[in-house]
Amino acid sequence: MAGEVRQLDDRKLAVLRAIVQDYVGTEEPVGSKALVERHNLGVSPATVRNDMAALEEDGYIHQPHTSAGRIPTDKGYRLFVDRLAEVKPMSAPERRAIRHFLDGAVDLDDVVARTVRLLAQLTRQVAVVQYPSLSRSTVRHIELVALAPAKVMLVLITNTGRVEQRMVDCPGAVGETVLADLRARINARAAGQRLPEVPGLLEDLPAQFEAGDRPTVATVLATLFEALAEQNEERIMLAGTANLTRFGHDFPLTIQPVLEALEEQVILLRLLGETADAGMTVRIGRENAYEGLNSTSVVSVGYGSGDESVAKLGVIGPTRMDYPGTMGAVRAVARYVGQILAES
Amino acid sequence: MAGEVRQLDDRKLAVLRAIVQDYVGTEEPVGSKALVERHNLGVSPATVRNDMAALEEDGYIHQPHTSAGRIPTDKGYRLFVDRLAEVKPMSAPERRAIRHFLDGAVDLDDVVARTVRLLAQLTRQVAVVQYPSLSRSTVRHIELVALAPAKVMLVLITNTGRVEQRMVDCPGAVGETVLADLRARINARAAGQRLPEVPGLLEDLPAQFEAGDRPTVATVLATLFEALAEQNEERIMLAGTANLTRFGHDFPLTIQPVLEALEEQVILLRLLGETADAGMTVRIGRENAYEGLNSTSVVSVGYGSGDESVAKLGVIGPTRMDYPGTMGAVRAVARYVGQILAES
DNA sequence: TCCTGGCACTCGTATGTTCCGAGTGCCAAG
DNA sequence: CTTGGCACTCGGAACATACGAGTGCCAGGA
Repeated sequence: MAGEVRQLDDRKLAVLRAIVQDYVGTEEPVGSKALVERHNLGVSPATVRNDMAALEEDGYIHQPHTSAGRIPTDKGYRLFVDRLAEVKPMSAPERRAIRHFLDGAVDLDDVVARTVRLLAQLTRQVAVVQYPSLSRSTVRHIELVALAPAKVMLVLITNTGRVEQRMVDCPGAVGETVLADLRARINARAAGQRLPEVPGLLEDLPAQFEAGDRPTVATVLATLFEALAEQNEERIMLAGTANLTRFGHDFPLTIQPVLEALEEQVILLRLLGETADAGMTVRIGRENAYEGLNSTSVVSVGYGSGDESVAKLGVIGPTRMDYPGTMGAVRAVARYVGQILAES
Repeated sequence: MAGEVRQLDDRKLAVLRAIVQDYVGTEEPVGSKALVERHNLGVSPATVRNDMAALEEDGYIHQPHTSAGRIPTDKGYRLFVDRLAEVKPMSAPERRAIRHFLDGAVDLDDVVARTVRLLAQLTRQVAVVQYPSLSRSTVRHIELVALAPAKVMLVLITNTGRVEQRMVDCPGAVGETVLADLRARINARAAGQRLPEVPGLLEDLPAQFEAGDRPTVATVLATLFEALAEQNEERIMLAGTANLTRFGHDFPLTIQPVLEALEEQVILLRLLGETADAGMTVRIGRENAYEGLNSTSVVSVGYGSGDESVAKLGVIGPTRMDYPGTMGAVRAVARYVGQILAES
């Protein structure tokens, strides 16, 4: 705030990078001497100290107490992620393992379950995967089943393999022919369409039926529209909470709000919702809107069965995380899940 | 082991009960003086000390170190639960709240989700609810939908409102009439039957179709049987993990294995599987087969939509828990879920 | 026979003190 | 601009001490 934002020269950036890398590795504040020993910067500790002082003044690093080493601030990590790090690609064997693990999935639930576990294992952090959302997907088929004279079950199947069902209590008995007719008309118009567009395409259907059947048709359609619109139904799957125990020393204080956040689907959805549609999003510490996650970082990305993102997935870990590795894993997993979805 | 198992007189039992109650309240070892102050036992601290010495010799309580108070052992809690405590019934307002909260549920998923959250809140511990298992429930309806010439979707709806779906890749194109015929025959025989009995009732179906259709019929049935048999599909929902932070002082060591256990559906299922079909089961500390839960207690019970248990639910907490209260909450919730399921 | 008050003893925790060394900032020389 | 030197700071480990909760035992009393 107070200081002039000076242009950081290359060596200062190198120092910052080294600090981040060392701190992520050791989890301990890193001093000037240790730095020059582990990275051949070609300068003396004293020089590094000067650079560190400058970096600190600009708010990239910070001293827990006077006679300690430095640790990166949120701002420091931000700079690191933006300019000093490259996403670390997965090795060939890793990619093969991912592929193989995901290929074994039998249905959508299984794909999501496997993905989230895989991501948690790869990153050794908490993984979050959102189910392919309804609003982005298209209708594969809509089925109506008479369960009782005035009870109809409605099943909605999307191109991502997701299935939603609803019970419909009709105002009166429903004839099988009417039902078959309705089913055929609905599918003729809706199949292949994006979910949000379906209501508009079906609006005038009741008018095409005899007056006596119109209330029933209207009721069924109302339920269908409801199911289509219900974005609340967006579900999320979670794994790797046990990794939270490796979080830090000041344990209970950090972990509790995180666990609480993880239980609230709403919070997680909002978290993933902030992910940019294209490219990877990294939110570091305070950059997270939710307060309980102020000492964590979130790496998230969209994935989809085609060129388009239908849902998001990501990882939650301490701000002190291996960003290049985590980002590499997240990106790779997202890519493969997309492929799996496209194939099925 | 070494000592003779003596018959404990009433006062010793009263002392044990008091120790358990105090320790659960304060989380600190309880001494003789504090005991007589808080419970009017009508005797002096010295007398209590003698009783404590006897209780310790028999293994019901234990001293963390020489100059400290006593804490109950697993064996002590066991005796407390078996003979010294009564399940604490929920108060009328609490019952009303439970009822009201669960009544708002719209479908099976929602019932389970609400139940598990409710249980976690009531007990302030980790709650676990198993979905009504397929094997105990009956068929409400089985639907077949042609999605493509050789692709059929199979939907299985049970009386508990659970829905399973499977894709079936048929050996050849499937005629709509054949499909309708098959659907009708399957439902005529299977509706209302218990899931495990269904395969036996449908075995001879292929023979009733023309030779050309038999492979298709067989394939569909095979998938159906698979879905029926797949008990692995038993799902579990979890809530209240944030309550783990209130576990104890020696935090990370206790919490990590617990978190790991909670992530393994298999372990949780086995845990609940050990629950007796009737009545409540309490497993204390070492009584739990899974090692990671050796310092926790599990209170579980079956619930069901009628007089019969279709699934289990329970609570996982520290051995030092309020057993009467927890048992009361678990029992009450199980009862109301049963009612909700019976109604729907 | 059982209960009780008294008393010496134990030992974990809290508190205080000292000491060490990693790490810093500054400065003068190269 | 870099570097070696140097005085300084301060958190944490190591050690010492004091406190007190709690115990076990015993002798006297109901």
